[in-house]
This record gives sequence, C-alpha cells and structure tokens, in this order.
Amino acid sequence: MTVPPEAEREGVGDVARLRSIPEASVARLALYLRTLGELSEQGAETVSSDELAAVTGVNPAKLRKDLSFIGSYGIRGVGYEVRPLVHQLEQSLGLNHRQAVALVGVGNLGHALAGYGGFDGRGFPVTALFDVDPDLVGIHINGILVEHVREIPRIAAERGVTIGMIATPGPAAQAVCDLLVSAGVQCILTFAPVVLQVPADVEVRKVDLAVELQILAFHVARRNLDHPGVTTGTTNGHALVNGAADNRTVNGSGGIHS
Amino acid sequence: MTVPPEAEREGVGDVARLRSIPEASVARLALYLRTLGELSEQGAETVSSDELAAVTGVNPAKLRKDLSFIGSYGIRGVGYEVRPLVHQLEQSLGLNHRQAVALVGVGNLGHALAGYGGFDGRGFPVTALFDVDPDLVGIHINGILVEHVREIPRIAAERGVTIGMIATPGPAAQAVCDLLVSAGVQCILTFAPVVLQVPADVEVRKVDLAVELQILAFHVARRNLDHPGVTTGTTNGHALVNGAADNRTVNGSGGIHS
DNA sequence: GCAACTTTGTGCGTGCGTTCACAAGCGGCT
DNA sequence: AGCCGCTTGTGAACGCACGCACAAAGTTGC
Repeated sequence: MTVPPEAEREGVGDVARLRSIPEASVARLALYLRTLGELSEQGAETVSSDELAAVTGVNPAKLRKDLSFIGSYGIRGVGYEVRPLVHQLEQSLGLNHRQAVALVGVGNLGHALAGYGGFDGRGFPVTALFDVDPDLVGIHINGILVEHVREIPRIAAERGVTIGMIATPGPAAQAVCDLLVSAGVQCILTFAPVVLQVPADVEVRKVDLAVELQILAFHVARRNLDHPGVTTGTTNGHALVNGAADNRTVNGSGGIHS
Repeated sequence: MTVPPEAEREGVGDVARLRSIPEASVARLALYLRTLGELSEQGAETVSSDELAAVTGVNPAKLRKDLSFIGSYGIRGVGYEVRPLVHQLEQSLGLNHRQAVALVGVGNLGHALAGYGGFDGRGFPVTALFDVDPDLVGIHINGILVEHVREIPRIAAERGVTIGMIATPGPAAQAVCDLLVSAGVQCILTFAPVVLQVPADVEVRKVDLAVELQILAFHVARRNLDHPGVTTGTTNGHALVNGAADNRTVNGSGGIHS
C-alpha cells in the first residue's frame, strides 16, 4: 500500500546509511581504514574483527557495529576481506576522490603542516597556502606559492578547495574563517584556540594542542594525589607558578583556599 | 523540608572530587580556563555562566555542572569572580606548577611544535628535544639542544620530565614510547598514527591529523549526496542542508581517544 | 527591611554510545 | 554430504553525558 518496508535496504543505498553513522563511529572508521592499509601492504588478505580490534585498540563488538553502518562486507567464519573493505571504507568516507585543502597561516605550525607528507599521501593535497605576513607571501613551500589571504575567495574557488585548515594566531582566526566560508568551504580544521562562529552548514573541527596538554597535566596531578612524593611533586604550599613569561599572567596571589 | 547540609564536604577535599570529574568535563575545564584568561586581560572582574558559555560555545547548565566538579566558587545573583575561578581551575587541572615536556622527533611537525609558543606560555616548557637523525642531533631549536633518543632515559629523569610528546614517524613511535615510559614519563601526547602499547598507569592521548581530515572528508561526502552537482565555489550558499538542523554545536571539541 | 530580580547549583528525564551475549551464516574436515 | 568450529551481525541492557527546569541564595531598589 504505502511504504514497502523491505525497500529500505536495497534501494536507498548508502545515502541514508551515511547520514545515520554516529560521529564517534566515523572517527574510528578512519582509524580502521589506515590500519587496513598497513595490513594490506603486509600482504594480509583477510582480517577478523578481533585482530583488527586488537591492532586499533578498540572493542571487537564496537568495531563490528561500526562496520555494519557502512554495510556488511564480512564473511562469517572467516573475517573481512581487506581490499574490498578498504574500498568500501574509502567510498563511505568520501575518499574516492581527492579533496583539495587550503591552509591559512604558514607560521610556525602552518609551515610544518604545509610540509607534512601525511596529508598529500592520503588524498588531501594542500593546493593553496595563505598568510598576511609580507615576508611570507610570495615564498614557496613544497612548491606551493604563499598568497595573501585577501585572495582566498578567488583562489579557493578556482582550485576547488573543499577543506580549509586554519593555523593562524587566535585573533586572526575568525576573519580567516569568514573568508573561507565565503569561498564556499564547508569543512574547516582549526588549530587556533578560539571558538569559531560559522553558519549551521559548515563543519568545524578544532585541535587545541594546549588543551591536550592540560588534560594530560590533570592526569599527572591526579596521579600525584594518589602517590605523593613520587617525582618532583609537592602538593600544597608555595607551588605557585604559571605567570612569569606569559601573555596571560593570571596568577591571583590571594590565598582563597586553605 | 529542612535539608541537612552538614554533609561530608570539608574532609574530602579535592582528592575525591578530582577523581570523579568526567573526562569530557576535564577537556572543557581547560577550555574555560583559557577563555577566562582572555577575559581577565580585558579587565573582567566577574562573569556569569551564561556569558562564559556563550564565548566558549557550551551549554550554560553544562558549564555550571562542570565547575561544580571542582567546587562551587560562584556567587548567586552575580556570577563567578574571574581571578579566584582561574586560580581554582589551575589548581584542579594541575597547572599550579610547571610540567616539563620532552619532545621526541624534531622533523617537520616536531620542529614546529618545538617553536610553538603556546606550550611554554601555558606552563608546559619544552625542556628536552630528541631525534635519531645525525643531521638534527646537535642543533639547537629555540635554544634547546637536540639530543639523541638513546639519551632519553637519562635526560628525562634529570630534568624531571612529566609529559612526553611524540612527533616521530609511525614506525618509530612505539620504541620511543617505550623509552619515555622507562624514563618514568606517565603522560604521552602522540602525533604518530599508530596505537601505542603502554602500561596501564600511563596515559596516552593521540592527535591524528590525517584522521581529522578524513572525518571532515566524510562530511563533505555526506553533503555532496544531498546536493549532487554542487561542486564548490558557489559563493552565496543557501545550502540549507537537511531540515534536521539539530543544534549540534559548531565546536567539535572532540575527545580524541587513544 | 522587604520585595523583586538575577544567577548559581543540581535533581531528573532523555538520548547516545558502549558492551555483552547469542543467533545466524560460512568454511573446513571427515 | 553432513557436522563442527569459527566469525559476523545485532538485539538488549547498561552507563554516561547532556540539557531542562526549578529551588536556593545573593543582590539591587524602594
């Protein structure tokens, strides 16, 4: 009569499936793909969920459920055929064609990112570099000319950039982000320690290196509470710090806490 | 009804509280701390949870709950006093004394990390650099001598290193990790695209740049399924995606787990 | 001093993500 | 050919995290 319930499976194909993949699973699927690539180089034909889970450090059941989101390509009693699975993962993750990347900010971090081979080798060629520093605009990095950020709208559109990376200082990030968005970039990876305001249809991922270290520092502190006196730790008292050579300088020297 | 508030509050102190802070909250606490530092520079004395939540892109209730994990230092009807809150956050996150960082691998990415000011400025001085490349061992970066990785156990212990950063190629990462662990390092931040095997008492956080891009590529692919034919560059996007529009925040703030 | 307003702190319902456990399916062995 | 063992795929329970909504507590104005 109305909706044939069986038709959900075949006809819809990947479209409906992709939209329903949980965000956490997407991150792991990318991890599986890289690991499978290494296994493939080592000549593996098939791999079981237990093996792949052990290598990637993931629960086997979770891995199987993740793979089920992109369709069932495993063989019961055997495992997964590596090559077909790699192909399916690449297609589901949108890696079947290369994604041009624009990198804004070629200072300390950006310069390294521009030369990082891990991007180009995985289908993300950095095709445009931008900065505002007159000393940087005009130079070549890895054979790519650094252009002025004001050229972002034109060049990004010309070269079909789909992903933008922001490696500028924090204060400049929002303006750069706006330029990228105006150029039609819908996905942005930022290293700037600010919250970017973007339209709802633009996806932003943030990598905050200082926050990563602070999270680790928290674990150090927690351990020292458990095992005091292990290393250089002293708990209370005048352990004050964090302030001197800093652009933040936020040590309130008032003892509010006994 | 009268609530007996004379509960178990003072005696527990921070020890029990720290252990119970959810991992996701710890990541956000670090974010609040940085934002508060900026607000403090701008002369703010107090800040309400709504204001701070707006700047950091977090739900106000979630923010208040996060802060409640480290103790209640807000004033009802007013907000939070910035300086005491900063101090409390620093103490809870273990930032009241500097954490020496060792960086292994001063190639492309590592070189940038060594010169990145964001670490030293936030209480994480990079105090030791290591590599295996004879062309790199012996040079100075930011005034720090690059030593051979075989010196890791001795130098890391000497300089009280508590955090290790690994920016080596993937194949070398595990060996470097073992050296750091043998030197007593309990927290490791790795950029190598491999799963590190460590003892249970060592904390590892992984930042995988290629995976980050692949996650973004997935979102590009998903959008292209919605709008086939829309390549890029169509400047004015009325690209309303699906009507879903769940107010999933713009900030990924993803926890990158090991 | 009292009332009205503001903001914190938190109990609770809801939804997502993870994990367990098991049925279904496939290949190899006899 | 048929049985056995192995592995996938998934239903269901568990746990965590998020966000709403409200009471408690403090401030401002009269």
